[in-house]
Parts: sequence; structure tokens; C-alpha cells
Amino acid sequence: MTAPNRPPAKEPRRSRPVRVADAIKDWVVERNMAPGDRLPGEAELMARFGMAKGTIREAMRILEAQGLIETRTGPGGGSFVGEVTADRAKALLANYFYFKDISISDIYQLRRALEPELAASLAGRLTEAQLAELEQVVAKYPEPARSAEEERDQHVASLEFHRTLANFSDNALLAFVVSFMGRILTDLTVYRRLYDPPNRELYEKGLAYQTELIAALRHGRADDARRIMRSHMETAEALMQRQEAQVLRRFIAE
Amino acid sequence: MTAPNRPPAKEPRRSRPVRVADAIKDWVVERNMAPGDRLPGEAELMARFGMAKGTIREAMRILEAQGLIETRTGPGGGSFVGEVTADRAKALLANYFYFKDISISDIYQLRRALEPELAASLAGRLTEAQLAELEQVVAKYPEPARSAEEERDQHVASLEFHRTLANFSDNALLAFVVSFMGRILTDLTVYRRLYDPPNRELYEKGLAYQTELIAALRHGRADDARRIMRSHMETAEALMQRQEAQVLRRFIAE
DNA sequence: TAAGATTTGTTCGTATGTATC
DNA sequence: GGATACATACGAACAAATCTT
Repeated sequence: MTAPNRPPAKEPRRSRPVRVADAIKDWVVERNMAPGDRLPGEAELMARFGMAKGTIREAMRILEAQGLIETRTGPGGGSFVGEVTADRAKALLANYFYFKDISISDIYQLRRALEPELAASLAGRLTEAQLAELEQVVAKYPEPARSAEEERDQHVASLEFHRTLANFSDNALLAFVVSFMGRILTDLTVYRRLYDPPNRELYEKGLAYQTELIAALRHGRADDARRIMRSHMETAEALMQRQEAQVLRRFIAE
Repeated sequence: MTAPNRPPAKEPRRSRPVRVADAIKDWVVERNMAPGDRLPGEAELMARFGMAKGTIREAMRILEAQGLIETRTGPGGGSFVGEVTADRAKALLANYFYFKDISISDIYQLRRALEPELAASLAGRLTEAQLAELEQVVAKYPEPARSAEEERDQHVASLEFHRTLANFSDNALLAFVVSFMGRILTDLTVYRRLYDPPNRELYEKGLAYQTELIAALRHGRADDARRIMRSHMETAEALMQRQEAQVLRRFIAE
């Protein structure tokens, strides 16, 4: 009882470039190709699929847009299997949430759940070089902010602390999600002008938490790391909510 | 001190279709366009950008591949702003993890952290219709599996339970991440043939947990829901790890 | 049902740009 | 600098899909 000859089905009939793109993708997967491996040139693809140059090129662009291939001109040029970068993956995913409107609480519901576990799982497993890198990020904001711009820069830097930490995890899934949320928060900060009024409280608490956290990570105190991060998340969320309310109030008042 | 005239920079010089795609994207964002809104036709774009048809079409394919636009032929046809679907977003994201190899523990590190919170946050907030939908999913596997195939189908159905639950959340971020992990597990199940040996233990425990969970959700017992889900996650992970070890052993033995 | 209008889809031939040797 | 090997881009023509009358 295999698939019976299905009628025209409901499929909206994909265009040739899309079908070619799929075929090439399957071809790469079947042959277990790795990033950097070379794909057939345009001429050969035209012959293999019996299609014109334009059609093939559209197919290549589809694959390129997804980060699956890279293309270079010149001798020795051509198309090559590409590894999707984290940045590109985040950008593509951000498109999905563009029309969804995400709230601060939505983001923190995830951060509250994930970041403490991340911190705990890294305790005692970071090299001295990695710990130094974290300390360096913290050192980027040794003074409380005096202007809205400085405040914003500090917030972005503080988010960088979390992203740096996330990337130390050998769990690519966890690292990506945490890092992605950092990116959304950064966008919100820059784009929606949160943090307009300098907020000394967040600065001081953030600094203290991150310093404590590094110590706990260095000495392998997993439970402490989790507790510190959890507490940090709760504080940060509360402060951001207040900021957001202020911004909104001001926005309405204008 | 605005951006100084930067030298050629390092950018690898993007091709025309890519630049056109970016321009169109910016244009859509600036004008705050919504899904379904119409974009200029090929002819007009050719004129506006002063480029040939092929170039414009490649740009459109780039946008289409990201789910940002949809295109139809015929009168009244053309390109329209599209809303990226959850499925497409998952597929694009899956490409990123293709070369990353994710382990069962990686996935469960996230599930353990997220699903209990998800369950707790939904307790007492589901309609009777939604609860019925969950019960319907559970009813899909009223009997223990007798063959490897049945087992696999049951596992897929059980993952569907979690995805259904996730989609009831009004936190789009949380819903997406949980649902995405369900998808990865499904792929692993089907593709790597985990669960080959029917596993009565997982069946019985899974069924019991899900039934208890629905009751807790219905009566608004958030803490119970969290506890049940956490416990379920731990059991499921342990069983999957064992299964994976068995599959691997068998694979090596062959 | 059929014809016509509109818009994207596809092809082909040719010319240009770019990196390597 | 010139030859070579590739992708990049153009333009004109024709095909196919789909809506309207």
C-alpha cells in the first residue's frame, strides 16, 4: 500500500527554479557533501536539468539565500556547499517573528528557564582564557552611564556577556537560542529606544551579578551559578518592564 | 562624528540581485507593509532599478526563499508580502544545525528547562476545546505498540502532544522553540530509526504522565503540571538515551 | 465554454565583469 | 599584461497560468 497515484493534489505547482533547487539540495545530502565541496558549474547544470541559464541561476539564488551555497566568479570559481552561519540563521529566524510581536515577558520566560541552566552546566568547565574573555566584556563598562546613549551601549555590552557565555556551551541548540534572544533584546534596545532614561540601578546590580557569576563559574560552584543567574534574570526583567512602561507612557504623552 | 567615508571596506561586493532584494526588503519595512500587500510588478521594478528582467527575478527568488514574499501569475497576480510560516522557519533553522550534530542530551537540556515552565504557564488557561484536542492526541495510541513501526508512530504522536501544547501558548517564542525541538526529535526518530525495539515501558509511563498532566492543566494546578512535566522529561530522556545506546550497539555489531 | 487580457515563467543569444595563471 | 575560465547581466521573444467577460 504505497502512495496511490494521487490526483493533481493540492500543491500549488512549484516553479522550475524551486524544483531545481530542491533537487540540488537532495543531491548534496545524498552524497554527504561537506562545506567547501564543489557543485557542478552552470553549464553542466543546464545540461543535466535541460533548462536555460536563467532558470538555473534562479535556483542557485534560492539556495544562496538560505546559506546553503556560496558562489565565486573567475577561474576556479563556481558554487560550493556552504555552512549556514549563526548570524544568517538568526536573521532568517527573526523574519518569522517580525509580525508576531514579542513582549519583554515572552523573552524573559525563556531566559529565566534557560540561562540559569546554561550557567550551571558551564560551572567548572571553562578555561582560564574563556573566563578572562568574560571579564574583558564586563570591563567594557566600568562606570555608570551618564547619558541615554551610554546607557544603551552598556546594555548592549551586557547582552554581549550573555551571548559570549552561551557560545561557550557545547550544546549548539542551547547556545543558539540564548544568543538569539540576546539579539532580539539588542534590536529592541536599539530600535525601540528602551533604556532612554539612564538607569543606575540596573547598572550596579548587573555588574555585581556578573562578577559573582564569573567567580562561581571559575570555582565550579554550579548551584551558585544557577542561583545567581536566576536572580539576575528576575531583576533584569523587572527593571526592563518598568523601563518599557515608562517609554510607553512617554510615547503616549507625546 | 558620523560614519567616515569608509574605504572599499571588506565586503565581498554583493551581486545586483542581492542588492535589489535588500532594497525591496527595506522598502517594505519602511512603508510598514503587512502580509498580503502588493509589491510592484516585474516591469515596474525593471524600470525603477534600471535592470534586466532576469536580475529582478533573481532578487524576487531570494526574497521568496526566505518566505518574505509570495508570487502568483495571471491577472491580479504579482508579488505580495508574505508572512513566514512556522514550518518554513523551522526548515530554515534546521539547515543551520545540519552540520552541527546535536545529541539527545542537548535536546533534553532544553526540553527539561522549557517544557515544565510551559506546562505551568498554561495551567488553568486552556479552554475545554483545547483540553479536548489534547485528549484526542493521547487517544491516538490506546494500545501498547507491537511492532517497531507502531512504536515509531506512537512516538511521533506523543511528540505531537507536546507540539500541540506548545502552540497553545501565547508566547510565540516559547511555542516555536518547543515545537522545533519536537521536530528535531521526530526527524531523529524517523531518520535514525531510534525506537526500533518496541518499548512498553515508555509507552505506559508516557500515557500515564500525559493523562495526569491534562488533569492538572484542567484544574489549574500549575505546580503539579510543572512537576509532572519535569518528571516526564527525565524519564523520557533516560529511556531515549538507553534506546540510542542499544541502536548504536546493534549498529556496531552488524 | 471560449476568447482575450494580464502578469509571471522560461528560453536563447550575446556581451560584460572578475579572478587566476 | 594577456589568455583563460568562470559567473554576471542584458534584451527580446515566446510560453504558461489565471482572471474577466
